[in-house]
Amino acid sequence: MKIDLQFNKIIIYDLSDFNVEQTLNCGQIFRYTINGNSAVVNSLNKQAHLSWDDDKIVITTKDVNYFYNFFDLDRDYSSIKHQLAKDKFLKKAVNYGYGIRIINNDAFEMLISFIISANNNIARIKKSIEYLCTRFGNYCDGYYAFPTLDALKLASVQDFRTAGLGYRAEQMFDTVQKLTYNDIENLKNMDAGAQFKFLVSLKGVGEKVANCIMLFGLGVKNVFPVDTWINKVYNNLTHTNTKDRKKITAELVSRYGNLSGYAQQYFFYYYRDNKIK
DNA sequence: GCCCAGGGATGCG
DNA sequence: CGCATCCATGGG
Repeated sequence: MKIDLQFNKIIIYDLSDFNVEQTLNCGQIFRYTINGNSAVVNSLNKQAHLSWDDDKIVITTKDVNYFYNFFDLDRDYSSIKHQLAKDKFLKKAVNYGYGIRIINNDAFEMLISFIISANNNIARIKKSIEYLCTRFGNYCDGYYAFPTLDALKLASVQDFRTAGLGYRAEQMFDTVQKLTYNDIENLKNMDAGAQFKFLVSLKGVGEKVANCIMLFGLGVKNVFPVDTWINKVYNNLTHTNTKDRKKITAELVSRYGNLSGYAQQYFFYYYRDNKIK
């Protein structure tokens, strides 16, 4: 990928492996807005402005290094896509979502965000997170940062209900109260098995949510989060009718190995975007 | 009014 | 273990 790095800009000239709308709309990130051919993306206390046309993407930000890693710009997606396109379930999906990149987001932000995501829809998830940011996040020159753990520890169950978390409010309160900064740092140095075990010990975190946190917040790629949509599509593709997500997850991870996380995103984006059940 | 949303916790056998 | 049921809430 041809990339030009400047002090406050990243310019990408080869768009065959990067489409901003696909990357933002594939369900891996909740703090962004798209407006025509431009977008604003937030992560922690950082922000990037993106704009694009037919032959380049321009990312403008004070945190060039952070967003270079955030958009996974060092990785060769053409070889990943080449591998996955051999799979009959993914051939069309990879072609359709050719410009998806897996975002490297912050582990704590993903933990909080995906607890909210459980049995919820993306519009509501975005609203709740936005509320938490404006209510508990630091103001940073035109926008609000994602709340720190200390800031969220000041939130009551009622505050989380006001944020629209519904029955997840108690789970969120419990997890936020128990969690420490050390927990989050330790998480980054654990192997995947230990990460999973720790994450599912938190209230509001089950197998699917843990896998999302690992994929989008910890860079673990041999996970395949299975939500209701993937459950449905899986049943149709394999002519089965199971609700056993543990079984589906195990089967798909064994099918796609270390490319599972990528496979899952092409899968999710293609079938959901086209409402193919 | 009904169904669904990037599911998880709980209880029961 | 596996399985069923319940859980807030807003949008379609």
